[in-house]
Amino acid sequence: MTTTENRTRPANGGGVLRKKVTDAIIEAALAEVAKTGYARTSMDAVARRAGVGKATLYRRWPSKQTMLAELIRDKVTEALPPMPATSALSTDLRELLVTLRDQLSHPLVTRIGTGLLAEATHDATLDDLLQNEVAAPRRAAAHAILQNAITRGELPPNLNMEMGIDLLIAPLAFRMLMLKSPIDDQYIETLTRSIEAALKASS
Amino acid sequence: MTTTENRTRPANGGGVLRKKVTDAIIEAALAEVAKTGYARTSMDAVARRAGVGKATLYRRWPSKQTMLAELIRDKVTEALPPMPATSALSTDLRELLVTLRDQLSHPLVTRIGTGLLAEATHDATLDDLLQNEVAAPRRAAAHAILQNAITRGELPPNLNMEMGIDLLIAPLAFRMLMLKSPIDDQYIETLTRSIEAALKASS
Amino acid sequence: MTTTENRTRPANGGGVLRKKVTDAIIEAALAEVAKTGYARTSMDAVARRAGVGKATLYRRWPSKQTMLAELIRDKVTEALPPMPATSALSTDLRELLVTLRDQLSHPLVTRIGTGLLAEATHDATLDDLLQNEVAAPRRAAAHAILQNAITRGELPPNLNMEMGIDLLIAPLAFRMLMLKSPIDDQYIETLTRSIEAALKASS
Amino acid sequence: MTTTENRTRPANGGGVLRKKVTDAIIEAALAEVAKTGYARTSMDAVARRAGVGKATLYRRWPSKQTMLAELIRDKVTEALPPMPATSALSTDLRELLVTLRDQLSHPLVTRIGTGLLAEATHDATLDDLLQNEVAAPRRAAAHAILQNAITRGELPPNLNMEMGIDLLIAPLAFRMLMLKSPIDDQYIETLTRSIEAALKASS
DNA sequence: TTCTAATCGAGACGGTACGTCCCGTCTTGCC
DNA sequence: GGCAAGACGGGACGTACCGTCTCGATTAGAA
Repeated sequence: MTTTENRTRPANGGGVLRKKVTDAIIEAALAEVAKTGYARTSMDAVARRAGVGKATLYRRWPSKQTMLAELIRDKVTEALPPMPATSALSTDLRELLVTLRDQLSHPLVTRIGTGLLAEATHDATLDDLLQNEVAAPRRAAAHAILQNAITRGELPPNLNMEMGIDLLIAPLAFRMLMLKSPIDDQYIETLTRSIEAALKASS
Repeated sequence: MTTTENRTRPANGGGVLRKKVTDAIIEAALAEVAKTGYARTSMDAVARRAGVGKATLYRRWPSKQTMLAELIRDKVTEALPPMPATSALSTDLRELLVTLRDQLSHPLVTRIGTGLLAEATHDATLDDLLQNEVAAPRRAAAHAILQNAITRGELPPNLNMEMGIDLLIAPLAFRMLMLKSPIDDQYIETLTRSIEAALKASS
Repeated sequence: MTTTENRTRPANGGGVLRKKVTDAIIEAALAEVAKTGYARTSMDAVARRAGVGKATLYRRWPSKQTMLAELIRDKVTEALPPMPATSALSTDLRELLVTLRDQLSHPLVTRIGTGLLAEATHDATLDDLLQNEVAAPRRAAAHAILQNAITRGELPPNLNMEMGIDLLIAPLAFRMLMLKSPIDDQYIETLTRSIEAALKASS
Repeated sequence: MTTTENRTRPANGGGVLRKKVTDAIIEAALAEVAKTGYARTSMDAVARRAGVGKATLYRRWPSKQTMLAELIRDKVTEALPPMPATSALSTDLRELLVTLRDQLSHPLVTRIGTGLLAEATHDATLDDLLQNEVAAPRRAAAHAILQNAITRGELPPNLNMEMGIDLLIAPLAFRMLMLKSPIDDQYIETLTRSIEAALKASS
């Protein structure tokens, strides 16, 4: 809630951004992005589709990037962070992988995920947003799973945490974002076992 | 050598794309990309820097995307595919990871890697190019390593190959392209051992 | 006021072409044309001189030709048509010739008159515009003069009108547009007498 | 024969501009001009149609303008100058007008006449060529007719020559080049009588 | 006949301008 | 004040010609 935290601000003396309008814009933007993809989505088109003046967009977000970043962030966030754990490492693991796959399968991610990643190279704000609000919660979940397993004694206490997290997240994320290749249950099953073994071997 | 394979066409009595000019353009384009990144690199700027008319660019490549794609492809290709193997799984593995890290560290990759990935979402030609000429050779190298290890008896013959390859490549690629985070030798060392364990556990 | 009659559209809740900007463009275009001539005037140069984006020109006129045509048409129109008559044929005649000379001496006419004429060969719209809005009113004035003289009995009623009008207009127009040669009062004086005689001889 | 006087130069050691090639170019240029008009005729198109390299054009003429100017000049010249006179003023006059009409009706004149005129505004060389080689001979013919008539006593000796010539040439030229309107025999007949009267009235 | 030098075709080259599209800002009048 | 509409300055896109330059192949006059 960085750039638009005030869009639900109840009232402040006269001018309040109207929620109805904001929602119409968001819906239009999602539709436009789904149709055209990140780089080819134009603010003019979004405004037109929403039946809204362009200034109305820029009253809410400072740039196209920011708007689309917030969109994806909200979508990914509302898809709930794949929060922690329940019982044993292998089940925690499997659950996390399934959740990740589902979230990464969301058309919004498929459509503009890499676009945002690319843009983030030149836009520190955007990069922060993606790292802190999209990546971080998922890494936190992975971290919690590993920590619990260590506590339980299922994993060695000197586990390299960063690498462990990478092992949990990277294969799925890589395959879906880079190779755009779908992932079936069999793959997840095998991956679960392999990662478990990998982690345990991290003496 | 798809779009410009004829630029070194030795001669045919008349207009041949001149190597000198092509080289100047490539150099200018790389410089421009290094400075500005993929999406923000303009053909006008490249032409200006190369001291060349814009038409001269379009005589060689049909569009900005194509030009930049070919550039990175050539750069990545000339960095030679990290071809396979020598002795034992663990050494093969370590060697592959080191090579990958070095190639992914190339500023060109850092700068425009994700940009191309993003553009590929909307451009089948570009997508093919990246998958077939950049990804495929690396996956082939990984495949060879695994196959050799199976032959040697170091890995189970029923190993899920696709997943095995992902395990080898994804952690590094993910960390460098997505997190833009550097990778030290310690990381590689631990990763090598973990992946080896993971693969052996793939019953 | 064909293509831009709405540029003074009083208001409709939003985007209206702004008069200030339009005026700046027109001034810049006239200056540019005066400096460079019709065919060599570039939209980029006009935009630059006016401190305006190129799209702002194309929002007003669909092409360079149209813009310049409208410019000259307005200039020539505002120089008011040399409307008719007062008393006797010879004075009417002299007055018309003087007015014509002055209008044809306008630097704008000198500069781009022939350019427009040339372009009109390939552009029916432009041709119509020139014939209907520039030529026609002048021919109408000449026609009125002749008609009045016929009514008064100064000229024979079976006068070939078209030819009569040509006799009035052609020598001046030809000399100024084709030969680019100035015309002094003596020339006009002699011409007046000659044309009068010619007309009266048209039995 | 200014710019290409050497194209028939019999020989000079090896390289001579080949007449066959020159003719092919001329034919192609005329065709191209007839199809497209002056301003829209491109050297590339002429070269392509002639099956000739562009340099081959520029070996013969220094610019597009010059080439087209020479073309029209030759065409108009070969249509023979409407040289003078035979007997009485009125017959001389009629003959001149008929000749003029026929020459001005030539499609080449219709097509690029005004274009050249326009270009001449910015190109002194071209202007000279048109004035000296196209206009001058016709004015000379008109001059001869008038002079003969004066000698014969048909016209007053103090006739304003320049204006007299204009009266002979302007109406036809104006009507055909500016109004692009055809001229029938009746028009010429009336015009002949009118001009004759006008000239005689030039006290 | 052989030599030799300019012409030839083809078309690449540096440039300039075209008309289009989109960004993020600004302007106008209504609610 | 927000809002719809859309004009605005700016800048890049890819195209079309201009007149010049670069090739190797051809052509004919001179030796």
